[in-house]
Amino acid sequence: MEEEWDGDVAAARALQEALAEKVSLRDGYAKPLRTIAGFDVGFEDGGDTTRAAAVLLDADTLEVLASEIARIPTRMPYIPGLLSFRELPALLLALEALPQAPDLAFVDGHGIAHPRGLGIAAHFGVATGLPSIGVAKKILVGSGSEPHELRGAYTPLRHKGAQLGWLLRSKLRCNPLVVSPGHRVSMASAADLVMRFTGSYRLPEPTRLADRLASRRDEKHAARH
DNA sequence: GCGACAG
DNA sequence: ATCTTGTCGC
Repeated sequence: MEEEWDGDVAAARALQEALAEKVSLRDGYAKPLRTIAGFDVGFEDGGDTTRAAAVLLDADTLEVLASEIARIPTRMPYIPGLLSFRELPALLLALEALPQAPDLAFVDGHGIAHPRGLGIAAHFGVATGLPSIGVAKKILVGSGSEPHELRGAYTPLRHKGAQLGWLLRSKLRCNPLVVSPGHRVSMASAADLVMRFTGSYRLPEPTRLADRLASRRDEKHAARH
């Protein structure tokens, strides 16, 4: 029988507040960047199995250096604001499966653009010590004006008077991404770093590739051999 | 009290 | 997130 999570929401929130204090919003990643990696999570068996994907890329050529998938039984349900407790364990296993840690991690979900400043990308960064950035498709908290239509345009995401991230138009005619610093990445650098690794798709390459591995859909095609 | 609410 | 085909628009 699996160890169920205790259901203590208050305790989980308190832990987030404590961990949020360890987040660094100063650029602390290697320059120049040698490798980067994308992380995402998906579910199988109707949600019983949590599946995490990690894709390591060469920061200069975007060549895929390694792709790993880690599976573990799901321990807790999705609760807005507590996503990292549900998905981080699998993500850490996927990271360990990589031949080497990346200089910078792109995580699907929010960085500090979270009610208590600790979205999954920030939690991942503090837990591993690795520089990280959150790349989400929807806002969790805060608001901002619609960025200009042009690709690469961005506007600040604000909440309670502070800036938590950016609304980034990574692709023409597509809804903006919500980008926020995770750990060891500054607010000023976050959007630029995401655009630097974005090709012709809405999602930056690291996250886009991890997304495809984490979601089930592509093996429906890959299985054909 | 009534919504909103990453994945 | 996941269950799922075709379809409208650029």
